[in-house]
Amino acid sequence: MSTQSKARSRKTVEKRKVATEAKQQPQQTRAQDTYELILKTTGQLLDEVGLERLSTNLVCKRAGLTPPALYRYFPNKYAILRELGDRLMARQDEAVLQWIDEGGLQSASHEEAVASNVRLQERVNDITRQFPGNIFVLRALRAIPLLREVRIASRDMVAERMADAIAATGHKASRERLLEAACLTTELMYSGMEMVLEEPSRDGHRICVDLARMMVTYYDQLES
Amino acid sequence: MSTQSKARSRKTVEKRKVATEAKQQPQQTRAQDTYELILKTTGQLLDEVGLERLSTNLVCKRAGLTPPALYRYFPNKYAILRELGDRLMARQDEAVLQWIDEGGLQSASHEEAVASNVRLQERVNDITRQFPGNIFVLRALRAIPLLREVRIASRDMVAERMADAIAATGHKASRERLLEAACLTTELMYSGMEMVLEEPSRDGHRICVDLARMMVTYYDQLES
DNA sequence: CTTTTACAATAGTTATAATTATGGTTTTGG
DNA sequence: CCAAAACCATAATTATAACTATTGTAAAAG
Repeated sequence: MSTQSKARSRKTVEKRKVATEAKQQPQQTRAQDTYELILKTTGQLLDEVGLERLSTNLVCKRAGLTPPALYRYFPNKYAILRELGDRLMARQDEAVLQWIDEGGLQSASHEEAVASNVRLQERVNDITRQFPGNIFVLRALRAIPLLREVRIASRDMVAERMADAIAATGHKASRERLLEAACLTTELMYSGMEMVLEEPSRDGHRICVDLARMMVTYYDQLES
Repeated sequence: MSTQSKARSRKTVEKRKVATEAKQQPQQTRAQDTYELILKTTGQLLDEVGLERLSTNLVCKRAGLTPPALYRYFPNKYAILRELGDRLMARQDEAVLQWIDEGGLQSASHEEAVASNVRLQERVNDITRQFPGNIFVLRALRAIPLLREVRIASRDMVAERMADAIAATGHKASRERLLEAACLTTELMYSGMEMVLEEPSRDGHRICVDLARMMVTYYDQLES
């Protein structure tokens, strides 16, 4: 078979199909365990070998599964990463929305607003630390196009809610302007989080406080 | 050969050697052309197929070279990416340091300081746009451990210079505090840049202005 | 208890990326 | 212009990741 394996010539760079939709949802409890095991093992392996050297075969070997068992639920490794990314973003979103609903944006004083914002940031940081591999999931959310969409969608949704909530406090800026601003600050919050998680030698609390001050002041001064 | 190919069993996950040191510097002009061609082709391919699907074979094919020609200068694809990352960071650093030297941090008024900062950001953005593939290089600088080091080193160096320059203006905060602050703002500047470059649909200028205001105000209010 | 569906393993195939031994060609220094 | 060094191509090998056809087993429905 190796004789004609070189005979194929392609004119241009082909796209490989990359559909990350889950093939099938596990229905029995045994299967649900397998599904969760795949996700957990992937997270652990991310911490050990990183994004580049992660492969479905490696996940199978470590999880004590065989490829077909994995491929029943995930069509490729990006599908696993996507599920991890979805879950992480969902948990973060939930925390932010809950914070908004609990009046996180309705502080009386400047100092109280800063403190409230710091609490939110540290809450989100904690959530991210909870599951192994999440630091690498964050990287994947930036580096892999399919996961970028998840990240952007999540960020924009959160920003919209924030803009609504700030508008409801009677802020002078237009809704459109508030949305831009919320988008930017949300992005900066993510950046700060990555800095805190990726560089544990730095003073994470200090970073959160500084960021919070910056953002609160920014909204205070926001016009038009 | 396929009979015993499965007979090997590894106890643990092995590390592959990943030394990105350039094997040899090109000495003749023809070789320098080849070296540059590899870098340029890699940049173009990054724009076309992305980080994940980039391979040395693909670079060779597109550049009209053969693998040994590439492997003379680069031991693997990370070495190419690292060179691209080094160059990008070096150009960005140069722009920032030049801005500092030209008094970018010594503005008289708040508004002038903001305008000056905006000019810097847009300068850096332009530099990054100049070479194909740089958006993906930025992603690689976050996602690939070896390139992370380059990014962090560059950021910390720039932050030190900024801290020095701000201290020289007679800022009340301690040198240590200024360094922390410079580190954070530099990181945020990078984030803003990535946002501008990755999402062209957004108003890049607005993002730069908002970021500049945030940062200038932040330094104005920085204490202890 | 039997049938049906869901589940997972055996044992591979295929595709592609990484890498190199060898030998010929161009350039440069003497 | 000749020898030595630098350079690059031919033509592969090796390694590994992605993926699956088939078959057997466990669980749920009846």
